[in-house]
Amino acid sequence: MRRKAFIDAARELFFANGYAGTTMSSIAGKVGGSKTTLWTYFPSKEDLFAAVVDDIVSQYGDALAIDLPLDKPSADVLRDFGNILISKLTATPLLSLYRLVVGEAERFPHLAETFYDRGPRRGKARAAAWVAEKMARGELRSGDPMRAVQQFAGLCQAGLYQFAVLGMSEGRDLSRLRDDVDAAVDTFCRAWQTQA
Amino acid sequence: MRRKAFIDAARELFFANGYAGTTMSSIAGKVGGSKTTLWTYFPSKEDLFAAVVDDIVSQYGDALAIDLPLDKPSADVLRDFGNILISKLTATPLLSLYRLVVGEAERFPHLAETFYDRGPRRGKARAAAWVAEKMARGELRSGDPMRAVQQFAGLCQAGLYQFAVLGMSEGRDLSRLRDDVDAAVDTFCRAWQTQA
DNA sequence: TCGAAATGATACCAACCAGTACGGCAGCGA
DNA sequence: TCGCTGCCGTACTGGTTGGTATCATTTCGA
Repeated sequence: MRRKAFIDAARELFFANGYAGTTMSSIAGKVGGSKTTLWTYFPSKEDLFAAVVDDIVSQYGDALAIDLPLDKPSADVLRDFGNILISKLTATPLLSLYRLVVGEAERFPHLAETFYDRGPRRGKARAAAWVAEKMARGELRSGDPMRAVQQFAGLCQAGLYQFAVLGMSEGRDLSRLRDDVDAAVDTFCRAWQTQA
Repeated sequence: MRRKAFIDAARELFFANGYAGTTMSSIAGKVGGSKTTLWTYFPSKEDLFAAVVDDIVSQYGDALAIDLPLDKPSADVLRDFGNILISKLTATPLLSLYRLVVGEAERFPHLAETFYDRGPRRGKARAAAWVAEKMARGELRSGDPMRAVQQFAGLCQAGLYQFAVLGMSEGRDLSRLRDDVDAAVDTFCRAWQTQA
């Protein structure tokens, strides 16, 4: 599939050089294809950019579809969920995509929305359903499930992840990222778990 | 001061068009100055970019130096702090700067570091000192003060602020942002405050 | 008033940009 | 063998880029 090859090359170049810093010729050159073919698939640079974001989002959008068992203790499920969350979020494809989308949010607001809709929003909706059930069972204090999920995600991303977003090397220390998650689980449970 | 005028114009254009999307000619044109003069102040585009980031950071770096009174109740201080924090963070200059720095983090890692050093790191250090004192007084459960501060900041930024970063209009609703802060204070106090 | 320093206007450079035009080459079904 | 489709290579356009060179003008202290 020629189209996919162009998207792959464009993804890597957009990640490395940003939108405005990437040239169509370099994309065509990277895949060994010709510019003519590139333009038959994507009528403009913007369309290619949208296709790249779409491709990653549809590829990784379900990556966070971790199953959330209702019968296991909340703390254990949250810890697993948090660890998978931040390990995916600090990995290259999603982190670079996030940087790209944030950096171009002002010029491509539409892409930022589809990014959020098909990524974070879906994941949070799934987690919120789990939280709602845990609330109904009385294991978690009742409240707004979505707010609880956002807070848990915020707690997980409050520490080293911020360094990762800014490209600092400290943000890549996986064991310390796990510490952040442990602390997030601890704080979340103190605030939301009903006393036994 | 001619130099400052160039920096101001460059800031607005970088915010609107990104680094690669902004031309030196447009900057010189915006201030009504000539390219020759521009190059006498900044030997290259990268230097201008660094000067812009430096200017904003030194201008707003102390904007979050809110005083944190030790004698008032923790919840009240945290609420005030949180509200000022997110109101500054969602305002145009700092939000646009954040987007710019994140977007260019891969190509200008040095700028991301100075941004963090002179901005978030200093603010968090001040807040951590306040938390440490509150812990020493027994009002907050003892633990890592820096982690507590990061968690509080994470909680404040866990809700609508994420929308603001992505440029979505929902993220600019100030009253709902205050709700996020209230919820953050509530959760934080449940997890960190010692029982009365 | 004088003269140096700072600034401005403009033309220019080589390189590069997104996007187009056009001709040719390989495969492939009929 | 024919014609079609998909792809490639390259040269081109009109425009822009960061950066330089040249010269005129303004500013301002002495």
